[in-house]
Amino acid sequence: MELSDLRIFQAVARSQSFSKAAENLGYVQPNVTLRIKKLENELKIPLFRRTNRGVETLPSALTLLTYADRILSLMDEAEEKLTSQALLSIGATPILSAQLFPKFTQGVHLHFPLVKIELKTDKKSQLYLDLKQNLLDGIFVNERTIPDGCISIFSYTEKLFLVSARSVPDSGDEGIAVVNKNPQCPYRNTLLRYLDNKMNTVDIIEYDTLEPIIRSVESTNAVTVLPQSLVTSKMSKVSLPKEMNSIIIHFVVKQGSAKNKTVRKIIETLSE
DNA sequence: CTATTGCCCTCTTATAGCCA
DNA sequence: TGGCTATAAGAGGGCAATAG
Repeated sequence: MELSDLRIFQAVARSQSFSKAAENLGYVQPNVTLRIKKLENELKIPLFRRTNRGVETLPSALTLLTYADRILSLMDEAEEKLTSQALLSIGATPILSAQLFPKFTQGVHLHFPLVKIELKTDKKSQLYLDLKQNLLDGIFVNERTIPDGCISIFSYTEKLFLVSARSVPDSGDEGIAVVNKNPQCPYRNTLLRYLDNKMNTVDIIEYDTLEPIIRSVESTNAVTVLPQSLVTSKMSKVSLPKEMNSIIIHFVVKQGSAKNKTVRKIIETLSE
């Protein structure tokens, strides 16, 4: 006897009909008929009396139903408990992490207060590798097309701005641009494209992390490109040309597999 | 270790039969 | 005739055994 047998049995006992039980469970009627027949053979006792208006529960079915209700409700309870204590492993590039992680954590905790979230920051190529090896449950990436074997379960557009210090006067074409070292960083690439279009001569300083980029912009005449959410009160922002003023961020998971049922449930909730 | 094969199980569609 | 269950046949996926 398996749990799915009990679920089918419970549905038949409740609805007093193979057809209605099938409809409720998303099966077709012959399948329910066969599964009940198999269960009766296995238990060596008839559970239902068939009529041409449905089925009637026999005393044996009423006995089994009390156990089925208890077993299935315990299963549901266990699943609920485990869901609330899951560990979600998320990956993102350093800059995307700083920008998205607080918001993402808040969103998850709204639905699953006990879920633990761990964040890995790395290069995009390494994040995809980890995702494929099931070391991560999902990754935040800036992408035009999602690679085979992965799916984007939600995405949003982030507005980008050219930012500089509010208190430092504009020094004209001569200046410093601060960017992330990672050649895959979307903000770095947008800034370089912008400067290239403008044919500006600037010194480019590269940093590993977001913090020194922000500090440089706030306190020197350096410029950079940042998303709206990272622009601070010490910065002034300028709109970028239409073709480069936004990027799309996807939350990508490996197709057809989440580490377990629990993580899958969280991901399904997030994608709604 | 990997690919192939065969078996079993669960599911479906199509259809037969029963009876109020 | 409509609403129901029963049966047959076949598709598809999982899994263990086997061959290379």
